[in-house]
Amino acid sequence: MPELDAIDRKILGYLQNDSRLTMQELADKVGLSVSPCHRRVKLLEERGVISRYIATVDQKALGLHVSVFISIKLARQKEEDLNRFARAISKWDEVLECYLMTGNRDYLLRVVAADLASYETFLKTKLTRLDGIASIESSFALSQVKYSIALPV
Amino acid sequence: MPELDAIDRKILGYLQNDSRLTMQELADKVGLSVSPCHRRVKLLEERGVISRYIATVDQKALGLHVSVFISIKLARQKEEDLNRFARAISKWDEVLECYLMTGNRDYLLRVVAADLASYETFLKTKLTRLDGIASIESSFALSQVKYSIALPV
DNA sequence: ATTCGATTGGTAAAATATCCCAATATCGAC
DNA sequence: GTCGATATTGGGATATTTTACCAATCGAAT
Repeated sequence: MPELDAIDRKILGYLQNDSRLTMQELADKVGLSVSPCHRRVKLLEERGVISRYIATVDQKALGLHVSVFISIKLARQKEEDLNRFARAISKWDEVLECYLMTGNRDYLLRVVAADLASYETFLKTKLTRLDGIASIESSFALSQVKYSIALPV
Repeated sequence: MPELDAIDRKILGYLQNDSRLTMQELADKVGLSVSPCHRRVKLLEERGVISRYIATVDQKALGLHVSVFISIKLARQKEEDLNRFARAISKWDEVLECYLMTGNRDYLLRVVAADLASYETFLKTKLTRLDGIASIESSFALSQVKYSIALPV
């Protein structure tokens, strides 16, 4: 796995903020001509450094006014239990993020919903129906102060 | 603000997962021809429903092995204090997400770093130097079970 | 200096986005 | 139902952009 040089990191920095830049614009920004810039981008894609290209959608425009962080403890923490939980979580579109945590909770989830009623539906029909959950604690977000997908390069 | 119909939502669903689909491919998937599909996409962009197009980068490939959730309480919660905190946070690339929360903490942050040492540097040179912070509590993520940018449509 | 390997830059062809206009569908009023 | 007005669709021409090829350049080791 070859290292990322300064130009690669510049490319990643720009594409993380706007993937619709043309190769010409990107090349200008990083100080290359189109050809080598293009090859570098393709290489970054092939190596999996760039994993995908996506559109980001405004949460409010979709009417998703509720963001919730959920702390979860499992009854048991054997690998099999963790895997079963991970598989279930992964299927649900409402769950945007899930982390296995250190400390006194096992998982931290970020979930979005249209309103409190639909969040309650998510809890009742999905999350609380999972086996092996010892406790669930919801914390609500009043507002999103910052949300970025761009990793520091 | 016109409502999003079923086709709009389909478009958003596909573009949230792969914005490199050609108009032809996208049009086929949603059951339109290229022209109306293209116009709908442009409209979604103009209305701000689609906010941006970005490349997602592999966190491991960048050597960012540490993900931390930080709970923060401020000494005071006047609007001015909140704004000052928000402004500071927004400048720092290490902070990917920040939410104003209900309950007994004020903010929840998600921060990434290369390793524990650089996380410590972030804490010492940035976060703890802010005025008006009453308490900071870090929880570390052992692994990312799910991470999605795609909102449910 | 010279050679080898890797990276670069220009160019041309292919793929794609974008715009215009006619045709079609949708909705409300009668 | 029928008509008319409005919004939406589809096809085709044009402009942009991506992509592949090849010669030129750069860098390092000898």
